[in-house]
Amino acid sequence: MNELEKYIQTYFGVDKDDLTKISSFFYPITLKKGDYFLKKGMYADRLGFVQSGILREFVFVEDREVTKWISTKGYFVVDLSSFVFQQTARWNIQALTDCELYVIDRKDYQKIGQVIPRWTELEKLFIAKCFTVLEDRVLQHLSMTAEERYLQLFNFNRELFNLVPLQYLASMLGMTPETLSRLRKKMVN
Amino acid sequence: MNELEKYIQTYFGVDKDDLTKISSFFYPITLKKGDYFLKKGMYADRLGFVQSGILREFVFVEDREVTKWISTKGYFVVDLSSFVFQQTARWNIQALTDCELYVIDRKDYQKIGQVIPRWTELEKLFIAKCFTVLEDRVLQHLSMTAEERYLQLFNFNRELFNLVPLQYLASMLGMTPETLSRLRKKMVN
DNA sequence: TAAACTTCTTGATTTTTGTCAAGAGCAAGC
DNA sequence: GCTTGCTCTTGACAAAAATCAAGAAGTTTA
Repeated sequence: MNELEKYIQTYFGVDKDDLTKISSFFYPITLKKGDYFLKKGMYADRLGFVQSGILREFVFVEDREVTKWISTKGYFVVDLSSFVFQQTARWNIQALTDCELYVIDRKDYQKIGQVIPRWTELEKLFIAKCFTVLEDRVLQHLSMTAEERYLQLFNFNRELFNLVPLQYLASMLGMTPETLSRLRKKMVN
Repeated sequence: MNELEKYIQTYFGVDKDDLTKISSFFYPITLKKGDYFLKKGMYADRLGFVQSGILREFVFVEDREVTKWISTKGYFVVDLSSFVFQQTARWNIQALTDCELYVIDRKDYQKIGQVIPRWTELEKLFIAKCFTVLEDRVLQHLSMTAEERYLQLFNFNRELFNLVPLQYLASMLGMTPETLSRLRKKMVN
């Protein structure tokens, strides 16, 4: 059983037979560092599962890049609004390192519901879970200082700081690279 | 056709027969100013639709109230994580004014799927839409100053500033009441 | 109506965070 | 090995926002 199947089993509680059916829709691709999985303005016609490597979701706001999320092994990468509503993508998704992804095309994704009747329900639960994660994130910005947000991420996912250029983490945390640099220094001392 | 039915028709595209079936599950309640629709730590066993009045969703963070959202006419009020996953509620939902709500109990809500086969799909789409709204909100905090966030809300929903104590709007915008007060003064001049 | 609250504003000050500029450290490619 | 970028850090300073304290304005309650 590969990582994708493990993940789907863990989060969706699908049994082995169905797992095989689902994962057979996926196919592997690789991305080189710097490649785009999705560009803002395009249509997200596929969903990716990160087998290895790191990607970041970002957008330009007045010529400045704002990173919304960093995806590592075990994450799905997609622009949900584009994939679900067939609108143009709001986010760029770019490989920060060479990546291996398992990818499913939108038209195949829609077949899953025919294979697994409960799929729409599982999707709903998954998206609801994602919603609560974003709720927490909003709350963090409403109630925490830059320092507290940094500490929270650092304690939750320490290795990220060794894998990802700090400027992107700073942006994801809602602060400048300089501020992050100073917070890190402060914590060491 | 009442407000609830109009809303469901607009956002879910359900036809008239089904609409009547769905809305028959709802029953009206009233809340007095200050009453709680939901308290953190309880289980959200019902979903409300705001017919009139204003409610706010908030939580205490270190003895300080943090307001996540203000719900007015036409909004659903619920703690999604509690309603969907039957966990304890993460948010308090309190009436800021006397309110009229249409409410559906969780066990009745689950019957909608039997009446309308496509319901789970519609739910999924609705939650996905809510997800994108939160995505925007996170982006606002990553890329905008307090002043810009204030202006955005003010331009989007001006009347809110006449209906809701400003301290709650300040909290929802991620700033102190003093800062909001000064921004408002600055804009008038 | 007066007292008691609550809410909002204002001023003074401090803290936090951003901006700008320079340079250090490193890695990739020629 | 040497250049060329890229990333990160640091310092000086500016701007933004928070805190603290006081008081004004408006509402509710007795």
